[in-house]
Amino acid sequence: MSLVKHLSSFISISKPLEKEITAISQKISSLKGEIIINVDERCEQLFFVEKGLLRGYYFDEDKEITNWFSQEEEFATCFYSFIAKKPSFEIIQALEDCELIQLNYSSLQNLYTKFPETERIGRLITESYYIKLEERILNLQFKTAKERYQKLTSSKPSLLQRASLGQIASYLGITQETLSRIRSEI
Amino acid sequence: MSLVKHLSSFISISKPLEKEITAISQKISSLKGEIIINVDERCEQLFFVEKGLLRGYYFDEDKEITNWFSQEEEFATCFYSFIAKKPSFEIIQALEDCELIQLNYSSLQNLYTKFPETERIGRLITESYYIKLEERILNLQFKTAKERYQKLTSSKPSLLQRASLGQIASYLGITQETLSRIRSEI
DNA sequence: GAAGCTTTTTGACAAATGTCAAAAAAAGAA
DNA sequence: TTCTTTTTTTGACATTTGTCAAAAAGCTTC
Repeated sequence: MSLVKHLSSFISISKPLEKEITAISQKISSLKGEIIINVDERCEQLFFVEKGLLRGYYFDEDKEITNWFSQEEEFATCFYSFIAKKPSFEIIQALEDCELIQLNYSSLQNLYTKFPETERIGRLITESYYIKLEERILNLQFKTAKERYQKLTSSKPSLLQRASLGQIASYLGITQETLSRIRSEI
Repeated sequence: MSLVKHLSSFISISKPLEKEITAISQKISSLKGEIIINVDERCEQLFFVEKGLLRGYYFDEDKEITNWFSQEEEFATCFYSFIAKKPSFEIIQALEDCELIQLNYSSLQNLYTKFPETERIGRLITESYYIKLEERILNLQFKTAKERYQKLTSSKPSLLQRASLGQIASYLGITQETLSRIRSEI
């Protein structure tokens, strides 16, 4: 689904706005495995995944920890870096060949100013992502490894085929050995 | 600090807007221990803590789990309930005598429409709260109980005096016995 | 299809954290 | 104060999950 179409599910998009969004956004393709944003770079792009799968991860003492996945019709960015204009602690990698739409930080800010109605979209989208994070916290707080895995199984079943065991395990906050054992006993 | 003053750190607030905000917001007081929003109620209020401390918590099989604390100059609401207009799974309780400013969901939506510049404030605030949640996830994902406690000690030292051990423990995703042991060995 | 990677599984054991119960300490109420 | 209730600490033990190492399985690439 295109970005404009996705956005129009939040608020109706006028023709001039649609034109502007198209004008300031770039389509890019990434190959499987490609690093799109590296650690210590400032992430100045907001990505919208048209096709494919991205993940954000970081290193904690040589251990790779996956922080998020973004699949079709989801946004992706190093949120902290993007918003706070600081170097990113995380790395964005394409886990599949991807078609992405890229929006630059400054063009997005200009868009907000030029088309104030987009502020609302920005707010609504941020709110919806906030709710997702909150749910993840509830899981990490007191659910067992197995429960967290089962929850993921039902909420994002396709992810289990598309990301590796190790990536999924660290996303759930467990080791891959533990996840492997959980999976074998179900 | 007043709400208007707090908001003006995000964006300059015009006189008419200030008036409007004052008009639609109500000051309320809550006594220590008071339940402000109960489970299964729809939470239609956004609170701004002028003085005191609130917590949001929920029950997971008879176990009380604290989900967040909000202290001076922070907002509080049952986010999911407020945004999705669904019954709340969490309970808001005053942990101290509080002075709160209360904004109704529908007046807030009207405010967004009447003063479009407030959309930006809404977005910026949501973004900043998103970043905080993200940081919490990083801690819950792979930090040990001790590391999480130490992080809280440095980021919100006053909380340790103001909330009970059990409340802090569940917020960190550990049992109070474990937290008690961590605390005694430091 | 063999050789060389990478990912997943398995095993043995260690460490962290949870559970349950009871004692001690602190806070509140009468 | 004294009594009562709540919170915190401590102990013994169970459970979950992690760690390290090696084997097995699955992919690539020539």
